[in-house]
Amino acid sequence: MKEITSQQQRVLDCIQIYLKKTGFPPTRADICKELGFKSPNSAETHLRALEKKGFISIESGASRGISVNDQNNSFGGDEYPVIGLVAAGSPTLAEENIERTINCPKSFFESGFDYFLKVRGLSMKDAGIMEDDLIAVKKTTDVKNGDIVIARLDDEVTVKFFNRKSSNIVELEPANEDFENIVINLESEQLHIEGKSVGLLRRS
Amino acid sequence: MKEITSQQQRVLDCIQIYLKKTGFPPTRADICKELGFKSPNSAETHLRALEKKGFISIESGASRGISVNDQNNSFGGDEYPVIGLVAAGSPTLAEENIERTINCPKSFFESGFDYFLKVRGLSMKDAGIMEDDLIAVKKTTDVKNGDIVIARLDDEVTVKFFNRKSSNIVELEPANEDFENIVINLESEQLHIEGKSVGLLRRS
DNA sequence: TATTATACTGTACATATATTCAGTATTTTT
DNA sequence: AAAAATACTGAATATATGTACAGTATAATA
Repeated sequence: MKEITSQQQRVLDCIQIYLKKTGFPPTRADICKELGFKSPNSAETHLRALEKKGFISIESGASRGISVNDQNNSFGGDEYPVIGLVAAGSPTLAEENIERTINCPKSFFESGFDYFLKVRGLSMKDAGIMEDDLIAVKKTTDVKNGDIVIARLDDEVTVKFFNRKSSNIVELEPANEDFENIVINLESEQLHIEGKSVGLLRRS
Repeated sequence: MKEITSQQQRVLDCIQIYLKKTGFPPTRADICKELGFKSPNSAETHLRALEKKGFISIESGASRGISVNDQNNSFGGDEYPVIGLVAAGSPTLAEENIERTINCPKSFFESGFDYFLKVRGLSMKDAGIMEDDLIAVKKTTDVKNGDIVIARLDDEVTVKFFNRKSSNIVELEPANEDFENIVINLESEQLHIEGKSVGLLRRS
């Protein structure tokens, strides 16, 4: 993504504000009116520059055929799947069972995320994660000690604090006195990190 | 809002899907193409019916000038304020200090909500409410026993479980052993219910 | 029973709109 | 120093698009 000029930023802002106000994109003339340009070609050239730099897309020939590209679009959202999790049992992420989807802005959780995981059980209650909460999960294997990770051990999916003790030993720590740490020797057992928690959503 | 017919629902769905896919509303011809109509007037009459029933708005003369009215728009969002709360101290909702805003779909929390409240302290930790969590607050005085309420006592704002003991006695109960119940005699003390929690958002 | 709403096809047309071409001027990059 | 990008005005035009008019038919309502 190339650098945006201040005038191009004004045009981009104008498009987003117009979209939010009316529900549909502006015409070249609308942009001129908003920003004080006297020729529709002023808007046109700015639009083409914004398109070239990747900030917007323009559908050729279509009136008002402007769309703001996702990464620049603080408005608008996407459908994210909600995946169920049973604390101890068969369902794994492999047989991803999408209960439903939730419409949510892309940038809702800081580093982006891939899906919601519905929590079963209270093993993380002292971390403020309760039954039926939805954890925003980012798919990654890049996890640090202290991260809340979604891990798969055999066919069981679990949410725990991640703690690497040594190159071969990983501990998965619950946030509840009633549960025990899970110690995994990577030489003898398989541990698959599905991702990590980047947020939480509760609807009561 | 009058009843919608199945064909009109198809047209409304078509508009929303088109909007999501392209970022701008469809033309009459686009709707015809999607739904198999052979005359643009088929789309036109459906649009006018949807407008009359309040599901959409149409900007006269403007191409693609269709906007889906908010209450029917599961997509799109709004800016909601985030208000800071100090567990014990001066800031009240009266001097509403908006830290920032969050863009979030209107229907994100079931019964609708008015603002986010940033939590200070751990008095509700056993209810899964941690420091810096954002509580989705719906402004209402209609609260039941067991609801998590945002209450104002003198100049202090607090988040607690609501429990009406008798017509004059209300208890505000924390979810943390280290905190004590707050017993309020409505005859001698003033209790103002700002609203209740309808959800929670955590970004980590 | 008459009227209104729904649900279409098909044609026509004024205008809303994208887009091209011709200029001018300043700034930035090569 | 030349070329390219930025930042405009102004006019012209093909076409994309809303919208009105003329029909046909069925179901719901008064």
